[in-house]
Order: sequence, then structure tokens, then C-alpha cells
Amino acid sequence: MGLTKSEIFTSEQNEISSIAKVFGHPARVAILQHLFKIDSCICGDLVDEIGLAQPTISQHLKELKKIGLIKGNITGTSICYCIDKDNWSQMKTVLSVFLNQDINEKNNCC
Amino acid sequence: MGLTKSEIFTSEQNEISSIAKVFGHPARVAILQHLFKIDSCICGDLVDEIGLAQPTISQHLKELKKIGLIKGNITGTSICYCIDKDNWSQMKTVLSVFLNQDINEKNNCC
DNA sequence: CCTATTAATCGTAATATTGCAATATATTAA
DNA sequence: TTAATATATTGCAATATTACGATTAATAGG
Repeated sequence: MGLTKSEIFTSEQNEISSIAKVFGHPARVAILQHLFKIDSCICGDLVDEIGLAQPTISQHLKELKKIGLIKGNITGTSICYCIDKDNWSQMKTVLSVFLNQDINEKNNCC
Repeated sequence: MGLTKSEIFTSEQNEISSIAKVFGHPARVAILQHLFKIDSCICGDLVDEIGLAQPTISQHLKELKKIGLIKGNITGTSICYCIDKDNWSQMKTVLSVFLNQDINEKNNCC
């Protein structure tokens, strides 16, 4: 069906998977890395930096915006995107809880 | 096209997104959480625990196995799955580098 | 051998994702 | 106003994902 049955999972499980899904494409990983690397904001050079067409980059930016990891403000004809630091931190906290489950693990039969 | 252009990205970007993609479905998150929670191995009760059909669970387990996060050994007619601790740790390291990019961040124009 | 049990695989339908050309929108500059 | 520039949106084709019924394979117990 291609349709995830979100309703049978906890909100935590859905939140973790929603965040992870956004990271699940190399273009979006590359966009985020680039936004961190140049510690001022960039505008439209993501299209040159990454080798994808402008509508494709725009679509990926939309995904990142939707989940709140980036924000953009208009500067003339261009738009300046950057990481939303507060949301990035919050997201890290959610993922950390999931990723660090193993610290309390005792035995492992396999 | 539905086809990711992996070849234009770095191996690190592809690795991060591959891991994240596996976490990008709540059923796989739930499976991993359950495997951590019961600190002995489980067999086929994942189907009861999560509310999805057996072939669906089997398919998700396959994805998790493919990327190396879980392993299973045969015990009679059932198969005992558990987290691959070494690979889990390695995966955490890869993701941590990506998630902690913000610690060196200086300014933020937005 | 036959049957029950467990899990994988196959086949398929429904939906989602990716990518881009074409177009629309919005702002600046002349 | 017109042209140029930057980004978003639309529409569409190709491919991927999700889910499950039906079937298959493998093992255990009788």
C-alpha cells in the first residue's frame, strides 16, 4: 500500500521516524552540512554546491523547513537559509534517547 | 524519478542517509526498542507486539539485518533476533559526528 | 511419513518519493 | 513599466516503499 500505519505506533516512535526520514536522503544531509560549514547564511548557491536542479533543491528545503530544522528569511530577491538551532537541539535530544538505549543493556544472546 | 542520485554525494553523506532511512519508519523504531527492552532475545512475538502482519514484520527485519543493526540465529523452528551491539555503536559514532556539527557553530544570521 | 509451527519469499495493489522541465511569483534594477 | 534574478509551485514520469494474502521452506513432534 505504501501507506505507513502511524496510528498503531507511539508518538515517540512516530517522532523519531519522522526526523530520521528527513535525514534519509543524501541531498538533505548535504544541505544541512553546508549550512553548518559556512557559518554565515547562504542563499541560492546550494544548487551549485549540490548537483541537483533548482526545483529539486527547493523541494528538499521545503522538507527541512516543514520539520523545523531550517528557517529562511528573505533578503532582496534571494532567501537566506540557516539551521534553526533551538529545534536542532531538541531534535538531537529526541534522537539521543533512542540511540543511547544500549547503555543500560545487560545481556545479548546472539 | 524516485531514484536517488547517490553518485553525486560523498560516501559519508550516503552512509548517514542510509542509516537514517532505516530509522525512518516507526515499525523499525518499535522493533529496535523492543529488542532493547527485553534484554533476552525474542523470536516471533514481534508480530503480536507490533500490530502488523507477519510478512510485513519480516520485511522490516530484513531491512534492519541488511544494514547490520540486528542479527538472528535459528533456534528450532523460530529465529532469535537481537541488536548487533558492535554495529550499533559504530552507527552511533557516524550519526554523532553529523548531529554534533552545531557545537562549533559561531554565528547564525537568521 | 504426516502435521503443526515459524519465518521467508512471492506477487501485487496502493501510496510515497525523487527529479526535473515548465511555469508562476516576487523583488530589484534600470 | 520592463527586464533580470531568485525561488516556489505545478505537473508528470520513473522508481521506491509499505502492507498483506498466498505460498514456500525448514524444522520439530508424533
